[in-house]
Amino acid sequence: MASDSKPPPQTIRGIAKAAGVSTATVSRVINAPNTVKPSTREAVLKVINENDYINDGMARALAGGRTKTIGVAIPTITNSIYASSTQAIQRLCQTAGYAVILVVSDFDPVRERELIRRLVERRVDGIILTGADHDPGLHRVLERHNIPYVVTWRVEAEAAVPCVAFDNYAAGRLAMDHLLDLGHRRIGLICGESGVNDRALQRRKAYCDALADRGIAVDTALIHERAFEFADGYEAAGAILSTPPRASAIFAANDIQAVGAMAACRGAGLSVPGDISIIGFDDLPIAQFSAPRLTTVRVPAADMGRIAAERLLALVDGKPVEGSHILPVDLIVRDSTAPIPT
Amino acid sequence: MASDSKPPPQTIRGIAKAAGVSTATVSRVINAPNTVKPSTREAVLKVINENDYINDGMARALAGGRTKTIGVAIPTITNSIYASSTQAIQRLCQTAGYAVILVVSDFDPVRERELIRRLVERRVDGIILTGADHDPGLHRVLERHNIPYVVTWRVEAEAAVPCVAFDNYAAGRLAMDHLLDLGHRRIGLICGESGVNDRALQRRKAYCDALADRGIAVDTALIHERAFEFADGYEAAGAILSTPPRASAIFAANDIQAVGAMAACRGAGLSVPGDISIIGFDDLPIAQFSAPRLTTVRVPAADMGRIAAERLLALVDGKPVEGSHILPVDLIVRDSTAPIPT
DNA sequence: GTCTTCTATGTAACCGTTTACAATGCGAGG
DNA sequence: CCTCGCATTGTAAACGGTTACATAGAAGAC
Repeated sequence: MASDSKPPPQTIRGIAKAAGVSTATVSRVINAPNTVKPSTREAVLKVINENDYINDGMARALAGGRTKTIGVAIPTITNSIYASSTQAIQRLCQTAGYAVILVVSDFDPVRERELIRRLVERRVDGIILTGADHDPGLHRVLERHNIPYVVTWRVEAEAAVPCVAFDNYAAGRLAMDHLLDLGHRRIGLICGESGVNDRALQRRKAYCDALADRGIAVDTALIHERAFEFADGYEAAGAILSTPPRASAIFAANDIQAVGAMAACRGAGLSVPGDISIIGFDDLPIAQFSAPRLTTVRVPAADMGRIAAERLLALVDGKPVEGSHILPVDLIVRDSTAPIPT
Repeated sequence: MASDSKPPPQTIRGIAKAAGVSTATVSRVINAPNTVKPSTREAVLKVINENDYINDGMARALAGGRTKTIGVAIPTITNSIYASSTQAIQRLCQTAGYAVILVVSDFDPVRERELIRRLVERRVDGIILTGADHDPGLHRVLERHNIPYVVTWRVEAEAAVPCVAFDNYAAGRLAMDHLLDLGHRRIGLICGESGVNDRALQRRKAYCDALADRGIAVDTALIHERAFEFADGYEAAGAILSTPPRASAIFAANDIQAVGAMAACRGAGLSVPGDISIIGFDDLPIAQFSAPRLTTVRVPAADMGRIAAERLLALVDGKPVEGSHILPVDLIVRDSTAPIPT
């Protein structure tokens, strides 16, 4: 119906022209509606809605300095423990109007470094890191670009960087002491690659120290480092079972591996916990529904994500945030552990 | 050591000045290195590295038109089936140099609509949608802003929009026919909210039709719509077991619910599959490691994610992409189903 | 030596916003 | 009637890149 030669483009200028006002006024309608006269505001909004106009975030970020985006780096999404901490971060940021860019490093520090570089390129307002970043240049880059960040899943050596974590070592001790208190002496360990994953390393250390404290020698033939899938736990347990003298308990530093290990024991004709005790780590939902229900150490993944996000957003707003925040872990005793059979 | 009054800022102009070239040359060093003389290139790169300069993606997006970012909308991350399709998308996009912005709708179409709006605001180059979007305005907005998108987990009614999915209805029939072929006649159903989740709706329909085809009346007391957690499956199975005459089989339209249901049966003193058969849906990793191993329908989640990402990136590159892509599903028979006890 | 072509680089307009500052109009106080 | 202050709106300069076009040499063809 309009006989204008050029349809209004999806830009603030187009909207301004169509509404008969200046670009500044349109911008104000969007960002500070109460500073413009109601009648003008309505007119502008009408044009905006008719055209499904949506403000260009790139241009806004360029001009305004803030992207309202935060970056989250995790090793993997498929492990449900990371999924739940990520979901918590996501939820909080999303509610606060921030978008979340997720990068997945697959436990590869080199790749992580490159991905973080891309986050900087995208001028995220802040970053949440998971675990240790082995690349030394990372902190420098982040600092140079003035990007605040918080580290989760591990407390950083330098007190300056804010962390939200729990004590992996203490948690590992909790699990081991439970088994030792039940009388177990020959205990297998299944955990992640301690060379590439500092959480795995801490737990392995807890395993060794707990044994040492009771005067038990560590038998490395009972230690198996694997990826975090059921199949890996299954296979590792098989290896432990076939190493005589047969262990009476297994500490799986991850519930997934623990459930895989239970399946292996079942497959070998062993009863859990009658013949062999198994303890996990994480307290994933599956722990309550496995057969038998899994004894494990509860890790506050969602809390960790939420708190990390809260702290990061505070940092982004320029509020100071004190050092590290350590969350408690709990031993959850269920049905997969029992006193050593006599 | 330099006595210049102003340190070079983290901008292309700063780098240009420090390297004694023009901004165009710096830009070329970054985007088309082979068009600049090697000696000049080295000099510029040196300055870039010394300063940890990272190109501003916002400015680049503004000037260049592409953000190299794609948006992914999913209902939840914590359900491992979405996690794995998301991971596949993530991996492919990341490799192709695209960042992924993840938005989580929690099965709420209104929220989803708002979140998609934000993706448009961020000028993502493309969007991957999950399942049905109930908001009618969505397609219009996306089209108006010229943002290509593909729909996963469901084939869209309009042939024009590219989809990557499998046939939920057929998959549901597959599961039901398996139970019916084993002789089961009184079968419970546990599924998601069919009102808000069209995948759940399709599976429920398959359940009803399969029964009808064999002349069995549907007893709505055996149908339970719940959320996708173990606990929900557990509780729903409890309800089914206490509805006489007792069902001899349960179709859980989700492996998580199925495992929860198995726990409930075990708790009620019933043997699976001796007393009652249970079939799941999805073929999550847990299905192979539950006790007993779960019979289920394998859903090609990772493939779906990968293919959806491939198609989207093709669209983004302006290549045409034909209509819907339907992936096959398989019945995976394990140990949780057996002929009806005589 | 002149004309052409090619390579390497510089100049400056433009991308779509925000925002400091200026300008306008109007009512009130004196 | 003049001056001031306030509410409302407009003007134009950033923000940090990309890129079409112009320019300057150098090399090659004649």
